[in-house]
This record gives sequence, C-alpha cells and structure tokens, in this order.
Amino acid sequence: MTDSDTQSHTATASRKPTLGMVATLAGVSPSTVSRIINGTAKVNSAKMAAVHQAIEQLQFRPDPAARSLAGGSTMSVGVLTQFIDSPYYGEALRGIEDILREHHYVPLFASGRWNEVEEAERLALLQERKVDGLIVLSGRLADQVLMDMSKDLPIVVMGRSITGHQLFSIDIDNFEGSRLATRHLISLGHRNIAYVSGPLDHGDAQRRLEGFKTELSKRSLVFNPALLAVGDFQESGGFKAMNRLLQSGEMFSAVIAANDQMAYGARLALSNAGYRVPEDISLVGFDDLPHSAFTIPPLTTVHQSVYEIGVLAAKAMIALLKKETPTAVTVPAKLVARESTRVARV
Amino acid sequence: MTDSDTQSHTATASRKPTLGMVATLAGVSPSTVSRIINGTAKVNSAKMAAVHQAIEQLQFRPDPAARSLAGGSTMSVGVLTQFIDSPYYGEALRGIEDILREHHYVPLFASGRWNEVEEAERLALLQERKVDGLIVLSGRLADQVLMDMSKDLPIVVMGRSITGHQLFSIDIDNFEGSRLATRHLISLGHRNIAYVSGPLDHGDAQRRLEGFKTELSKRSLVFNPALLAVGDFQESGGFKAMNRLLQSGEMFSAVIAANDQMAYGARLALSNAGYRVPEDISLVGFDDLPHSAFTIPPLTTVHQSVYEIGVLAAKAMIALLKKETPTAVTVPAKLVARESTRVARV
DNA sequence: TTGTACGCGTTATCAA
DNA sequence: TTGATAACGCGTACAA
Repeated sequence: MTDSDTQSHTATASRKPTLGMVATLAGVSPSTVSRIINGTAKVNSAKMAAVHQAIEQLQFRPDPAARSLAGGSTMSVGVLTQFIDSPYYGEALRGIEDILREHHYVPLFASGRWNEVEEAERLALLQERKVDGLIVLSGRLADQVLMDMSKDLPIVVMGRSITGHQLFSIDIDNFEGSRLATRHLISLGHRNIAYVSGPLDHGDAQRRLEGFKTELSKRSLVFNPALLAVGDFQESGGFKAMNRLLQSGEMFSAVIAANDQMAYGARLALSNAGYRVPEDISLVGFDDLPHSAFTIPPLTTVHQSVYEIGVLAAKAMIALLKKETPTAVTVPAKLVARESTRVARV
Repeated sequence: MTDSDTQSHTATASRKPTLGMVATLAGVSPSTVSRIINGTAKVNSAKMAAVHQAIEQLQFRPDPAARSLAGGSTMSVGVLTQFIDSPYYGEALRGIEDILREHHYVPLFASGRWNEVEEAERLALLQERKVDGLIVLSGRLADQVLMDMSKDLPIVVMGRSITGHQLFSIDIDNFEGSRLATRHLISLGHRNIAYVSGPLDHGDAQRRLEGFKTELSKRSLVFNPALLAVGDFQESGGFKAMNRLLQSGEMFSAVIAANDQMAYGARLALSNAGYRVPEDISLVGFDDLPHSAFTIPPLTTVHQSVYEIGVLAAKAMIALLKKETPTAVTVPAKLVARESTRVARV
C-alpha cells in the first residue's frame, strides 16, 4: 500500500472530484481555480501550477451541467443535419466530430428531415440545451431565421452563402462542379446530354442545374427541356427519372445525374433497358461518395471532399467560439474520371 | 392589440420561463410543480390543472442542466456507435433517434471507431454528461465492462448477447442469416462456395462464418479453407479479398460476402477479372443495405431490418428508463433473392 | 397533500 | 491578482 494509495482513499472518498475540492487541495479559492481553467484572468503562476497539479491528482473534469447553469459554456455544439444516416452528409458529420473532439467539444446531432418545421423545432431544442454554437447542414430553413439566430450564438452553415457577424458559411462549388461534369462530356463529343436533377426547390439542385445549363450555352449547345428529368436525390428517384427519359423517346448519348445516388439508380434503369455504360451511354454523377469507386463500372463523378468540408465547418466554429474570424476557404470541386464515361460514338 | 398580446408582453418580460414562474402563476409552490411534472407524488387535481395551464401559457420547458445538477434526469441517452457515417449502423441510429424523439429524449452520439480504448473514452465522456442511459452498437469493448457499467445506468447493447439487471441486448440473427444464404446457394446447386469474411476478431463476423460452416456440414459439404478470404467489412477489403481468391486458382461457382459492402467490392473484382455475375459466379451479401437493390445486378442478400433493430433498442431503453422490463424480441433475418444468384452450371 | 429550505457544481459580481 | 458571495433552475428531505 503506497502513500498515494492512502491519499486517494481519503481524498477521493466522496465520488466525483469538484472544483471546490481542487481549490482546497491547491490551497486557493474556487474562483481562482475557475479562472485558471477558463483563462478568465491572470493568476500567479505558482498557484497556477498548484492548481494544475491538483487537477491532475484528482482527475478533475468540470461538470458541464453546472457550467451551463452558471452561465458558462456547455462545451457542446449543435449540429443540424437532415437525416442522421445520409451517405452524403455522413462524411461531413465525421469531419465535424473529429475536429470538435480535438477541441473537447461535444456534438449534439439533430435531424431536420428536409422539413422546415422540424428543422426549426430541432434548432429550438438545441438552443434549449444551451449549445455554444450551431452548425447547420443545408436544409429548408429561411436564411433570415439563421441570421436572426446568429445574434445569440455563432452559426456555421454549409450549403448556403450567407455571412454575418457570428455567421459563417462554407458553400460547395455546385455551380463549377456541374460545369466540370458537363465540359467533360462535351469534350468527349457528347452533344445530347440528359440531366437528372435533384428537387427543384433544393438549393444544391438548383445550382447544379444552373451550372449544366451555363456550360451548355458557353459551348453553344442548346438546353433541351425534354432531356431534363427531376428526381429526389435518392437511388429510386434516379431510377424512375431515367425510365421517364428512356420512355420519352428522346435521343441522348450521355447523362449527368445531380448526385451519385441518383446516378446509381439511373445506371440500373439503363441496364434494365439494355443499354451498356459506357459503351452505349456515358454517365456522370456528383459527390463522389466512397462507394462510387466500386460501382460497375466505377463512376465518373464530381468529387467534393465532404469530410473536408465538415472539418472546415468545425474549424470555423472553433474560431467563432474563440471570438476569432474564420478564414474563408472555398473547397474546389474536381472531376474524377473513372470508367462510366467514354468518347461519343459518331 | 389583444388581451393575450398584452399578457405575453408583461408576463414573459424576463427571458426563459422557469419552474418558479409556473408555480407563481398557478398559485402553488415550486415543489408542487416539480412533483406534477415528474409524477413524484399525488397532487390535488385542481392544482394539477392549474399548473398544466400555467405550463401551457408560459410554454415552460424544464432546463436539462438544472435538472442534471439537482440530481434529476437529463433526458438524454448516450449512443455509442463506431463511425457516425457507417452505412450499416446509420439506419439503426435513425431508428433510435426516431423513438427517442417521441419520448422527448435526446440522443448523444459518440464514435468508438472500432477501438477499445476510444470506446471506453467515449463512454466515459457520455457518463460525464450524465446521460440517463446508454445504447451501445457493437464494438470491441469487453462484455464485462458493460456489465459493470450497467450497475450505474441502464444499457442496451446491439450485436451481443449479454443480459443482466439493467442490461438488455438485441442481437442480430447472424448465425441463422448466414445459414440462409448458404442454403440458398446450395439449393441452386452450388458446391464450391467461396466466403469473404469480416475481421475474425469481430463478433458479427465470427457468427456469420460459423453459420456458413454449420450449414455446409449439415448439407454434407466440406469447408475448404482455401476458399476463405478475410476482409474488413469495407468495399476495398472485399475487393482485395476477392482478388486473392481469384489468384489462388481455387475453383468456385459462388461467393458469400459477410456484408453487402464487401460484396460490392468483390463484385467489382469479379468484373475486372472478366467474370459475369450471376452467369459465371453467383454472389450473396449480408445486411441488405438500401443500396443493394440498385447494384448491377441487384444483390441477393440477407435482409435484416437495421432500422427496426434501432427502434427496438430505443424502445427497450425507454422501458428500462421506466423501470420496466423490456420484452425480448428476436429480429429474424430473411433472404432476399434478387438477381446476383442463379442455378449453378453443370 | 403541500410548502420551506437547502444543495447540486460552477461562473460572475463585487470588494479588497 | 485574489477571495467571498450570490446566483443559475430544479429536486427533495423535512416539516407542517
């Protein structure tokens, strides 16, 4: 039985170490301990050492609930996503979690389910839990709502372009990415390109479609509305949209799907109809989900590092939390040419 | 300007409604309000009505932090997953979230990353946050650790078979599911069946492999170790494992992958090597991820409703939280025959 | 059955 | 720079 053993028996007799116990052990007042932990004021470096030593010895960790009650920070950040199991946003969540963890913050995830009312409710719940900040992944909420909220706490938004005092946004280069995909097909000789869009009331979907149209006209090609089909960003929606395109009788040698999931569905519809990819029809997706490297054939798609975007969002939040100004970064989209695209047959 | 308008201006002058304000408005003491909210004691039904009315009028919601500090419940449940963006566990997370939400509980997600040390750390963090219960999705942690923890708070585990006082587990029928897949192939006339396993130190992987071997021997077939390749439950692992199988020169007409993701990877490897699925080789997966209905060809696989499992886990947790005993339910696995399997050629 | 008074662990305010 | 003291909002013995 060592000396430290004995100490721990007596000192840690009562369960959880508290800030007060640290203060006693270090021979200072509780307020001093608090100040040292939060860096709220300057303190004698000798006491500082003693306090740190006591914290070590007691394995003290501040109680988030008590902090919250007393008006301090809760060390938690609310993250509003749409569906917790979205393959797309999932990567961003991982990036957010990784960075937040490094900074000892805890993420509180909530799902808005692409529903304005639910989003507002979940946001209210997160505020009720007194999160220190909010990271919002896309969604249907009006920009104004976020701008208002940012008066109370820092907000980082992904998938929108709004900025303000405590409001920072990291947008994806949907427009440019879409142009990249279009350019790729055009350079392969495709002239009749079908487009499977996401829901038209969806910001990302709008900008991707816009990029497609813009690139088309820059290359002196006309946009043919008959070659546009709207899906829901899911496999099933891509499948149905492609079937509609096929049944329309319209000719096309290539297809752009506004996201990879719809590309998967479109690919199956194509296959069912007897078309080969890429021999008969070229297919391009958007997002470059991890899975896209393993489809048959591996999918040519627009890559965007969603994980990286999550990381950037979390870093921006940390900066905001420190009253710093996050540095704006654009995450460039880039084309990943795999095997689902090929030179158009003459 | 209506009467209620005026009231709201005066009554809600101070920010957040508190339990005390409710008490005042209802003409009772704070403790009575507390009792009514928590059902801690019987109260005069007249006062009860008055209090509920006051709560409504003030839109009062108890502060979780204050509750936590005072020793009450935090209305939060910790959920330990492995990766927040896992396509497999993601569905379970959604089920958990849906049910928890219905009961006004908030999930606190944490990722263990298939690492025993990290899992323990995250669990500690969740306890520090004073969650009312814990839902653990698989993981590498020793059963004993969970059993010990269950003395302090209710725990529901998915992917293990341990039970105890405040410990409930919902296991997947890995064994039976695997037998189903094997039986399906055998009934199609396949005799040489390759098996792409998950990590051998992984519980699910072990039981699935066991099911495969068992069914084989029941059908008087011998397990050929040369037809076993170990992957990592990811697409890339399935891809590599299949390549190894192909290079071994061993003959086989069908393959079982221990999960869908590895099946996707294996499918690509097969395709790259010039084999057609299912014409040359039949392929079966496990899990029936939503995506599996959209692969080329649509994948025959063992379906298990992971979402449903999440729902059951959350319901069990709610029961435990109410000091009730959850009713044990087994979620049956079932084979979904799609187009990646076919009668063996003679 | 109901109310009073105190404590939970921390931060903020104010003096010293 | 430091320390006492008063909140923060709620649950709960204890008393009535």
